[in-house]
Amino acid sequence: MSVKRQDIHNSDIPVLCRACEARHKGVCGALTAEQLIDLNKQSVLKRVEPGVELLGETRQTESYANIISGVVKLTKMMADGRQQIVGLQFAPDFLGRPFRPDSGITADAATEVNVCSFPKKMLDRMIKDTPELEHKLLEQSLKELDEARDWMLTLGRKTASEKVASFLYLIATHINPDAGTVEGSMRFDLPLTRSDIADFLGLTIETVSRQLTKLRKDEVILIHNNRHVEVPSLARLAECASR
Amino acid sequence: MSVKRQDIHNSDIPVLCRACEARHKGVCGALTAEQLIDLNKQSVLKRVEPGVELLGETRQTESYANIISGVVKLTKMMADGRQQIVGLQFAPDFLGRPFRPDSGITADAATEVNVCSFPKKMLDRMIKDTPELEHKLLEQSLKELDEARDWMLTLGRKTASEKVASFLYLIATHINPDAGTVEGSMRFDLPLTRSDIADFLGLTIETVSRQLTKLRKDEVILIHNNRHVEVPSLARLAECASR
DNA sequence: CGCGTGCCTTGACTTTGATCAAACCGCGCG
DNA sequence: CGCGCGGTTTGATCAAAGTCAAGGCACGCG
Repeated sequence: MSVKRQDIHNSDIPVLCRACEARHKGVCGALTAEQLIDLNKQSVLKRVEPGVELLGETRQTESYANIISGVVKLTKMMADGRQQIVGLQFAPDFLGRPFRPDSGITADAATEVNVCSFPKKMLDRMIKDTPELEHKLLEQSLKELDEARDWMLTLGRKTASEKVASFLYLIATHINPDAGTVEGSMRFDLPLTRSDIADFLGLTIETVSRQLTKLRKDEVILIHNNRHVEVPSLARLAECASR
Repeated sequence: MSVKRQDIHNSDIPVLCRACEARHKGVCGALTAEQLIDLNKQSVLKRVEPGVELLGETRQTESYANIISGVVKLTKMMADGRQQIVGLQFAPDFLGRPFRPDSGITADAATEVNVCSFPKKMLDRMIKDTPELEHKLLEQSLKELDEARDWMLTLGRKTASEKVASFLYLIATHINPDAGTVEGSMRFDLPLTRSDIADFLGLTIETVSRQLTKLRKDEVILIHNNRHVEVPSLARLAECASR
């Protein structure tokens, strides 16, 4: 089974696209074994360094991708440089915009990211004779729509400290599907810089920093090394996120 | 062809659900003639007064609806009463959430609204043997997703006056698909109260009011009777919306 | 080792928009 | 007609977040 490798910084992780299907419940889950094999032949595994653009203005809109690991940020930008992160995507999310060529959004790697990418045309063709695929895509978009609207409430109506707590809560509940389910303490690495967090929350880096230290002083979180976060009580954090 | 009538304030507009299909390009456009007839039999036409809840906490989540006329606001609310409008819907938008029972959103009529409503189960069944329907739903969700993300940029990164201008621009471009295409002046009635506008923009009514009078003084808009808006130059308004 | 660089924090001050309070305006009604 | 009412405007003051500026800290490199 042939799998091309086009790793951006010449890594060589031996993963088939089938892996996306096997390990996650991504969009490819709807495909038959045969279709998967076809898709695999066209698939390219990429390792992407933080900050590199995956989709959008400059890079190919000619392909879709499944996120295998890492965090991807979807960004919108105004002419004068102001920007807003309009969504975060985690494995096993699907990356790309069906039907429309582009929607003014760029997708960049926030952390190191591994994606399995394949030609847009190929999946578009498969959609036609596999309705189940379209169903998966619909579920994915509805999920993203729910998340976007949740975040609109955060952006429009929460205070700076509620925003920061909401962000931490979002990361805590998305990055480690299993590790944190215990009612006790949970840990994770921040996938975003302060500047990214500010762009996600509609704040400045200074405000983000101040609110983080406030949460630290209130013992809602602990931060080591500027990246590693410990949350003694997720419930406590959730409280801070909405009052 | 039987059509039940269940008009909330006993109006009696004689419209079939087919009308939704004939007059608009809504989700029903994907159905065959036979399916449409079946759907018509189950359809109910409703006229809804401003402020009445169409979907959400208290009313039936057991039905979907197509908007025939009017403006519907999608609202999210926090425990302490703060609320945010996370989307506006116009004819011929589809109203309802496939697959998931509910997502913490309520849909209320902003203006007087006419909808054609039908049982959730019925459409869910039709989805199974009409992939084209699912395709329409996917397109609708992607459109809503694009709009939600556009609005996130507005909420997170624009100033109060840019927000108000963005709102007026959005209404101007959505409410009158034809009337305003001339490069000259265009008019419309505000479908939202100041309080709604504030909830849509993440502001207070006072700030909305002040920014509206500012836009009036700058001759970007004219307002008569507190509702009727005149925009001499849409391009000028668009400028105000992003700087 | 010392230095430069990038990222983060902290402090002093300013600005934007929120809050509080009063007045206004159109409208329906006794 | 006067009155009350909801929605809106306007003004005075306040607070939250932004801006500007300095300093800290970790890390890599000569």
